[in-house]
Amino acid sequence: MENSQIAEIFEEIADLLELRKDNEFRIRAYRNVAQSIRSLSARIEDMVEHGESLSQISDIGSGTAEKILEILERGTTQRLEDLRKTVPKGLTTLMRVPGLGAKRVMLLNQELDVSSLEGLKRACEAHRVREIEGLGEKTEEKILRGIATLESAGGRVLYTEAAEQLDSLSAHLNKIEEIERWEVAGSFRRGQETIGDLDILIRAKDREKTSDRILQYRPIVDVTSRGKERLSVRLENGLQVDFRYFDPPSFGTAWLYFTGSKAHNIKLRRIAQDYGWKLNEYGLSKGDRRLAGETEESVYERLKLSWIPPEMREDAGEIEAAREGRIPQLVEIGDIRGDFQSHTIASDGRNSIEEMANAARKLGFSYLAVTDHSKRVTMAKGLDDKGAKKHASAIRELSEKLPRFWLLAGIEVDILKDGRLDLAEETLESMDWVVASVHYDRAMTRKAMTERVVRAVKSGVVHCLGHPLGRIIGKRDPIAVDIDQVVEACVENNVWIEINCQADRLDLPDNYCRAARSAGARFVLSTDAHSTDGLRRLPLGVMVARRSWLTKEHVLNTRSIAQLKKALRRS
DNA sequence: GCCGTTTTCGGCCCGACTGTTTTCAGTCG
Repeated sequence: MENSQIAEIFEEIADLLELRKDNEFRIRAYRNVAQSIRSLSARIEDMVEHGESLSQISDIGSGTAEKILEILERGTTQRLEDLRKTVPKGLTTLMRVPGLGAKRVMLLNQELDVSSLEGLKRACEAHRVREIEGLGEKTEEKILRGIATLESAGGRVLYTEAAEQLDSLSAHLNKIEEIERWEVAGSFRRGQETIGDLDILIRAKDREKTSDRILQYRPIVDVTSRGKERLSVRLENGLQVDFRYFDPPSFGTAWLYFTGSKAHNIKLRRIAQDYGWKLNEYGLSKGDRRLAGETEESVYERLKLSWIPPEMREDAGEIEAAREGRIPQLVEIGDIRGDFQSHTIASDGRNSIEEMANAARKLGFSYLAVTDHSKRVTMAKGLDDKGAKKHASAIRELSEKLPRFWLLAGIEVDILKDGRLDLAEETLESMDWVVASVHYDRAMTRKAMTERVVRAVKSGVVHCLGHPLGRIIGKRDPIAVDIDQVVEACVENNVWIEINCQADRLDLPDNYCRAARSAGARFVLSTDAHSTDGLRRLPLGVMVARRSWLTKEHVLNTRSIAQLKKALRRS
């Protein structure tokens, strides 16, 4: 069972308790448990298997630890089952409608006997909601909009989609003279793989005028709220954007506060409290006296912490690291010199070797690995031994003509069902760069899949394990594999682990990368480009790397050609 | 229900906005 599934169970318990008007701190404790499990870098099931104690995880006490064991064994916990019996089915779904919390859901259920999205929609359309005391016409409309949002977007969008929206929005913001400064915060700034909404901080001469000008932005379809401090809108693609106004003295604390994560903020607040101070979005203060607030750095410094890069702010040990001066020098896009997976018209790519090489050089790369598919991947016209060798020759021939640039003759070889590789050992040995990936037969037991991948890693001819989990965000679940064992095999056999930069892959994901890093793993960033455009994706991988606490040393793409040749020398 | 350099009890983040109400509850981040 995956951490996210376990987290959902605790989230549901919290929802049910809230509907029952249970103790608010107990409810919060359950939500903290869910959050804590989600941000964990290790798999809970593996931890239990390895005999590690669960109560060492923050927010998880002995009671919760017991429930987790029960969940792993039975797939559920008695606590949840008992609670479900006391609350009408479907009410937890209603709580996900924006604008509805436990109290209103309960009220709607009691007054109108509503317990499904469909039923709630009908009640709104029949104007029965406005008849309830405390609710009105506007609430009814808001609920209908909320249901529509829930049904269409379902919440989060890929990072790249948010980035596109922000690009276009920033052009609009930059034209507004009243705006003196604006910055993006939230999960976008932390580089999360999916984004729930965009948070934008604004310093402006005239807030009213600025809001008016912002609302001229054409893609805005709905204004959720508008006040002196905040303007919330929804764009036509469903993305919510929150604009918040701040003045210079508090801009730093506001940026910190709205960048989050929530868990990181709470911990900072506790530290401030320990000093007898107060930290909120308006500043760090002692009584009426202001201690810091203009910049993020000033706040961290006052709390005796070094500045923490936004990508690390998840309360995953970064605060302790900052206190001890152990914040790593994270890898940056400027450190990256090349790319380790790309495809051409030889298999399923759209451009020739030459076009890919030229595009890579234009982007400033020093090297590019051309790694077309092997024969098993028939729908991509994968290469057999003969084809692969011929392709390698063509790659090398072109490479020799290119000054100060190396085209690595490579292959993305398929890991077959039994863990053997799809091409002859001799063919693979002749390659400069071999990426091995699972594409087919994904439905296997965890044990069999682990053995399969580990066997490939141990083959002695593989340089890199490609997209290790094989997930597509929001579309395809990861393969069932013991990633700890796979990482261990990679470390022992000097196999690099890929961070695939495709926007909906980002695989290996950051939480697993962080654990793999601790286990001694080394990584490569790969665009997995199937066209010249795809080569532009490396920043996405850098984002994942930074969220995984990786430095230049951990990432092979930071090496020069000479260093790379040395690192790849076959023994 | 969790947590502890205020440690086994007594706290637990808190301010903005909306809608509905006439002083505030509910929701959100």
